[in-house]
Amino acid sequence: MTEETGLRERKKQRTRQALSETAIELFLARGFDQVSVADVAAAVEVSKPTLFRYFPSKEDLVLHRIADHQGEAARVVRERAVEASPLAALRAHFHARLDAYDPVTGLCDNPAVLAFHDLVFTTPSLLARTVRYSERDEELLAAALYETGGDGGDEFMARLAAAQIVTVQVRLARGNWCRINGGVRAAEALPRAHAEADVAFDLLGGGVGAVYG
Amino acid sequence: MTEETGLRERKKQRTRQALSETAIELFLARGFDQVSVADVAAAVEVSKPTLFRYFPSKEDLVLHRIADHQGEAARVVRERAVEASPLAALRAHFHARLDAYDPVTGLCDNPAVLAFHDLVFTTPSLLARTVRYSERDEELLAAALYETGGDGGDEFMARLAAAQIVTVQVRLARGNWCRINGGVRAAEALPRAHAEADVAFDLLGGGVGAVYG
DNA sequence: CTCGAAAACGCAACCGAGTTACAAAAGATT
DNA sequence: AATCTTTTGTAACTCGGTTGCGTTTTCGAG
Repeated sequence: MTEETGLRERKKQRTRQALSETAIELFLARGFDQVSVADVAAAVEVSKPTLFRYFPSKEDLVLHRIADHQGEAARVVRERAVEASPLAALRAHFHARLDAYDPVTGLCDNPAVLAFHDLVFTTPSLLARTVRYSERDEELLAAALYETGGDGGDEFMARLAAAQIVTVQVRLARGNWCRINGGVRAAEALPRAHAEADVAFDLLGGGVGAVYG
Repeated sequence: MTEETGLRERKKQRTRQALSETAIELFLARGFDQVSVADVAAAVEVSKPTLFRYFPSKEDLVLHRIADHQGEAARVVRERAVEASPLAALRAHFHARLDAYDPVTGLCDNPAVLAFHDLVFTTPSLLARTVRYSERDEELLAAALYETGGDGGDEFMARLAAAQIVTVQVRLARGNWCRINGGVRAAEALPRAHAEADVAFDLLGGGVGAVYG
C-alpha cells in the first residue's frame, strides 16, 4: 500500500517534506514567531494556499513529527508479555527508552533534538498544541487498559488511570529536558532520570495516599 | 484597597464588565466563532484597540471568570484542619462542592451555568486555554503539598502528586458535565458523582497499582 | 476655578494566519 | 493527441491582534 508509484504522489511527498524541513530550519534559526508562513512558502517556492493544503496550521509544520509517537503507551500495554501487568510493562518500557536516550523521554542531548525540543517547549502556541496530542494518547491508553479487564469493566477507572499515567510520563520527560537544557549531558543525567522514573511509577502504583494521604 | 474611589476607576470597571458580559451574551447566542471582536466592540460602543486594552485576547473575554477559582486546591490544603491529611481535605472539599452543586464540579444544571460550560467545552480555542489555568492550579497545589513536608522534602514528588490530583479533578468535572449536558438533572446525578469521586480519590490514594499493577 | 500632566480613548493603517473563488497547469487515462 | 482529474497559483478577503498618533477626559495642584 505504500507503493503508490505515481509521479504525482512522489511530488506531493517531496513537497510535504520540503515544507516541513524548511519550516523547522527557519524556525530554529529565527524563532517560530519571527518567521511567517509566507516566508516558508516563499522559501519552498510554493504559494500560501498550497502550504495550507499540506498542513492545516503553522504549528503542524513542526508538530506532525511527534504525531508519529501517538499511541505508544497503548501499544506497549497491548503488546506486553502475558505475565506482565500494564503498569509494569509501561515502567519497563520507559526505563528502556531512557537507556536508549530516546527523544520522547526528554533525555537526549543530540543538538538537533535538543534544539527541536527547545523550539517546542519555549513557543507557547506549540506547547499548547502538544496537549492535544497527549489527550489523544490518553484516550488510546484508556482503551487499552480497559481491554485488559483489570478494572472489572469500569471504563471510568480506565480513563482516570490513563490520565494519571500520561500525566506522569509528561512530567518525567519535562524534568529530563530541563536538566539537559541546563547543560547536563544525557549520560550524566541518566541515573537521576532512572531514579525519578522509579519514584514516579512507585507513586503511580502505590498511590499518593502513602505520602499525602 | 478596593476603595479606589476615582471616577476613572469606576468607569473602567464598568467598561470591563460591559465588555465581558456583552461578549458572553453574544457568544452564547451565536457561537464564539460566529462573533468577531469587532462585533463585541461595536455592541459596547468602544473601539477595537480599547477592547484589547481590557482583555489581552478574545478568549479572555470569557475565561477571566474561571480565573477566580485559581489556587482553590492549594488553599484547601493550606487551610485544612490540623488533623486532616491533604488528600482527605481535598476529598472532603470536593464532596462538599458536589453537594452545593458548585459549577466547578461540573454538576450544576442551572441553565446559565450550563450554557456557559457548554460554550467553553465545545469551543476548541476556549478549551485549550483552560489547560493553562489547570497548569497554574497544579503549580500552586504542588507548592502547598511541598510545604506540608509529607514527602520528606521531595519537590519532584510534590509536583507529581499535584499533577495527578488536578488531572483527576478535571476528569471528574468533565464526567459530571457530560451527564448534565445529556439531560440528567443535577440532583439525579449527585449519587453517581459522589460514587465516581470516591473511586477517583481511592485510586489516587491507593494507587493505580491495585488495579493495573 | 484653572491649568497642565497623565491616563484613556478613537481612528486608521497595518501585520500575519487562514480561507475562498477561479483560472491555469500538470499528471493520469484512453 | 484529446480529455478528465488533481493540483497549483493569484488575488482578494476575513479576522485576531498591534501600532502610531492625535484628541478627549480625568485628576490634582495651585
